[in-house]
Amino acid sequence: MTGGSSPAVAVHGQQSSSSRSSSNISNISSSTSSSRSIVWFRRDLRVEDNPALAAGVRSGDVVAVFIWAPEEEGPFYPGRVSRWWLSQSLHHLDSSLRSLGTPLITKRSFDTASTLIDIVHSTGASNLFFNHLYDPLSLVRDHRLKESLSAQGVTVRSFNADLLYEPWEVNDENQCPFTTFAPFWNKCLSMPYDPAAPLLPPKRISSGDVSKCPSDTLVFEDELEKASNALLARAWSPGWRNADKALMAFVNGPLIEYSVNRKKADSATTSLLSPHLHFGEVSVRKVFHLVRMKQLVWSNEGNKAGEESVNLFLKSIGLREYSRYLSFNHPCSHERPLLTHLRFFPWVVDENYFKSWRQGRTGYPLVDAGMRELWATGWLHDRIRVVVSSFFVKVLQLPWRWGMKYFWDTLLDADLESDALGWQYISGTLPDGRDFDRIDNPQFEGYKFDPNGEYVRRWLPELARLPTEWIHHPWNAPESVLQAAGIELGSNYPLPIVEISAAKTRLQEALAEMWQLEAASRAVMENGTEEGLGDSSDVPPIDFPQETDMEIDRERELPRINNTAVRRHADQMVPSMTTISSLIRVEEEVSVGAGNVAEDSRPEVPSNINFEADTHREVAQALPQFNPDILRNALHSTAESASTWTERDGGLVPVWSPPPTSSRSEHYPDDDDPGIGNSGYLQRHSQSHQMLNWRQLSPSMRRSWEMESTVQPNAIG
DNA sequence: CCCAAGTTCTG
DNA sequence: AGAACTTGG
Repeated sequence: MTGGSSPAVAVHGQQSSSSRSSSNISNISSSTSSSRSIVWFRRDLRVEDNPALAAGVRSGDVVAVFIWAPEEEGPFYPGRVSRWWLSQSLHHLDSSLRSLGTPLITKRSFDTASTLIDIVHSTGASNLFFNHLYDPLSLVRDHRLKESLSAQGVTVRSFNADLLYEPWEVNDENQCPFTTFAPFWNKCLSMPYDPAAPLLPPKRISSGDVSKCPSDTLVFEDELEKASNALLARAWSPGWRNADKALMAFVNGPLIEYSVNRKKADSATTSLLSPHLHFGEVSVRKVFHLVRMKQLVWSNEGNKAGEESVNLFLKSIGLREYSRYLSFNHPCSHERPLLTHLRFFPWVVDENYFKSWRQGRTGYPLVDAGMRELWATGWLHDRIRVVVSSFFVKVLQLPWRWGMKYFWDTLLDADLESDALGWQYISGTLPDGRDFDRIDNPQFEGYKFDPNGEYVRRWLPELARLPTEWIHHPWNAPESVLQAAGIELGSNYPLPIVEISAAKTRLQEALAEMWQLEAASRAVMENGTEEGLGDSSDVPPIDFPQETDMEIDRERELPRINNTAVRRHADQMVPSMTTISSLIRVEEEVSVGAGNVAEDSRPEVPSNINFEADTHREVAQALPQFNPDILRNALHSTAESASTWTERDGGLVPVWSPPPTSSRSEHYPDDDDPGIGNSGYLQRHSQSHQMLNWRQLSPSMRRSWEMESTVQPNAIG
């Protein structure tokens, strides 16, 4: 790869006109008129407004490819429902592509890069086109891929298909990335140029020669999962045409009422577009332009509510944009609090709490109803997501990454960037997140979002006969009322596992402890003692910032790559975090209790609901293995009951192991067993996906990390 | 016109 | 929880 064409070009202070051309295809017309291109589909499963596909069609013959290499996702192996969606969507895409002239070639792989190279060779292609992704893994993988394929003489181009604006296009007046949402979104809405107009689907695709490049049959579900998945098809229709229908239905229907309806937990007044958007079945730019046109119309009609509805809906699109923006600028945001002092928060490490939450047996009806709905359907209204996750973090004080992982495994629209943003927001680990010491009371939220208790009754049949007056706080109901409703608290419906008032006290204590640890760590930092402090030395010391300072990611300290070069086409920009942060993960939390999950993860799904009880297998596969012994060893409080374990998360050693073949694994994840399912990936990427404890690092490594993570750029904020 | 109480919103 | 905003006396 020659110096001049580095694909990773930092563009800062560099402008709109060139950025703009990057997101449409006008700059590609100079490509030779009949070369053969691989169009690599990922989470852009559509033929409409797909810049990579359009580029391929323009430059000649097209080989359309999808590669299934889930092991590369490490702990974020897609959950069952998410895999179901993907399989449906791929079928849909394949038939669309076929009708245009070429099939979708599907490949099973354990190494995307080498599979792509094989495909290039077997098809004689000279170009590779794909659309950008912004999760940490893809940023690094795609960057490397670009380098290695370019070195082999393949022309690699990548495009923006997922965002209104690329992350590097949206900066504040000092050309620095925003650190809060509101100004970010205002800027997006007032950019000097509009998001690119959507491209039409190609009329016809000239197929490359795929005779030497047969498809693999991809398996996304096993027999047991099939039964559960069959029910999903009743409620959802994956695929880009269906996505388009859903969009139209929403825009011409519920959108206008969005601002008034959004409060109700129950109503189907949301767009239901998120899974479609996650897989790129519909283009956000199309959504944006369409919705904006509606707004113009309503605005002219003086329909204030309609106008406001569009603003609110667009804001949720904006949050999705922001999640990518955040992930791009802070590639660790899916696993580390962005507000550094929160790393010292003493999370409650209690698997029983976690289990009660998963099963919808916390004793708070709104929370429990939400968790049962999530399990049964893979779906939750955004409001309820906030309720259950806020309960998780603030009342149970479990580490948010556990909750995020569970969402990842169970949500139909599981999306790493969006979910990381959501959990960080709820956890108060963002500069503009909720106040950390704010505890929402599920009882009051219940009457707010579900005033008549219908939602609760639907998902908690055991409470169905309880009058509305008590539906959100059965623990206060008179015995006679409970009896009449057939409820025996503590037996067929639990008492609250944690009282709100107790949670408040505990939260205050935990916060005090957090500040103490933080201060101690700072002191250690200052006098250079390394080992004095036990656990708190596990967390990178920080130069204590103002409340709103974000974590300083490594890329800010490292020299920018090639600041001066002009970015060509739409080269994928890669934050320069690849070296250190992917080598080392300072882990705050242990992995979720998969052994536990595997054994007994199934909440009792209400029997009047038409969803079959699920099997635990997919959860077991999706979750990283966590051996409780490791946890116990790491904690000193063995004598106490599980529910009183609290320990700074940094003191625990998180280790991910390959998915088990059996549902139960006694196997210590950090020994050298290469394991089964994940072995390919873990072996090849041992540095980037081995989870290391801070203590395990060599002192010199540690020092360099500490130095880097404490440098304060003044540019932020 | 003011004040208090109530309501809504917060990414 | 707290600010900002609305409502009604």
